[in-house]
Amino acid sequence: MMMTVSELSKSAQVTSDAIRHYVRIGLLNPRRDPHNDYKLFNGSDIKKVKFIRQAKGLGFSLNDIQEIFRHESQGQSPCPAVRDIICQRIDDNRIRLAELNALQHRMEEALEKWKAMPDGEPDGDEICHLIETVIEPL
Amino acid sequence: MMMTVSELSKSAQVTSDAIRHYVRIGLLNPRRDPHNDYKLFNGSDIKKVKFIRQAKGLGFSLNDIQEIFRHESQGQSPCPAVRDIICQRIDDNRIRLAELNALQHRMEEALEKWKAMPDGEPDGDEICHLIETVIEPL
DNA sequence: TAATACCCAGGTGTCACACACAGGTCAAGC
DNA sequence: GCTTGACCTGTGTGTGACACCTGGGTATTA
Repeated sequence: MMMTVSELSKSAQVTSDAIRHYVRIGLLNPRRDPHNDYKLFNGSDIKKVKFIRQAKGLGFSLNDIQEIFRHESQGQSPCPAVRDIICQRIDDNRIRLAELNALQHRMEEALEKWKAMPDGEPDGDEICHLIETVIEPL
Repeated sequence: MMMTVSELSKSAQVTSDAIRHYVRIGLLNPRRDPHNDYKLFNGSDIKKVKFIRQAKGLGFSLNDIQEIFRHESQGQSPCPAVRDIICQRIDDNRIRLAELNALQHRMEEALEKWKAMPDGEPDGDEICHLIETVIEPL
């Protein structure tokens, strides 16, 4: 019934380091073997880890998941918080996507522009004329 | 001629923390005021910081910029490396964009599906049925 | 000379782990 | 009983680019 880090990691399809990480931040709270201080997990920890991966895949952070677990351990439904959090993550992600798209455009434009430019040699004035000739509103 | 952290930060339009960070990782190497150990920068440090911001805006990491500075300090043109690095960053970013787009779709689909579902109450079996009913290929 | 406003250096926190390290465990073989 | 080897353990540190904090120093003003 009780299992070690590597056994849990195999059952739940994650690395041992991920399991250890979840313990460190308090997402999992295994007992310890008094003989060798090994972490000892039970069956409900498998469910927890699978839930963590599922939630992570949906865009929840480990902090978000902590909060979900807190609701649950206090007998409250986490569902309202879950709805709120995912709206926030969707908004966050929209911003990130816009930023990364803009970056991609800047990079591709620069690369295109540089095709027609020669390499420069150090002259003690410029560091890299390729980069320095790009005009940006930053 | 010599200036402190906050003076450089104003000249180069960045925060003092960013300047201190660049010093910590070795991008800037200020002298120290023997009287109070304050960092002391010179005019070329302004150019360096502006170059850093420019390069960062183009997708170069601080490590990339370190490497560019190394080329320069060895009298080599950094331009060939710059071309290589930006191609790599463009590829990296394409992958990130695809991942974030997929995530955005998953989040929006989940939110949509949840609109028709009620909140659940803790039953000791599920943690959050909203999350657990989403089927994902992870 | 004291109060005020501002500045400094260096330490820690962020996020989700991966990696490194020194040592422990366990089955097989002699 | 003992050794070898494969595998595992817990904990500490590194990653990126800073922001924030702490305890103190400085400079201006009254």
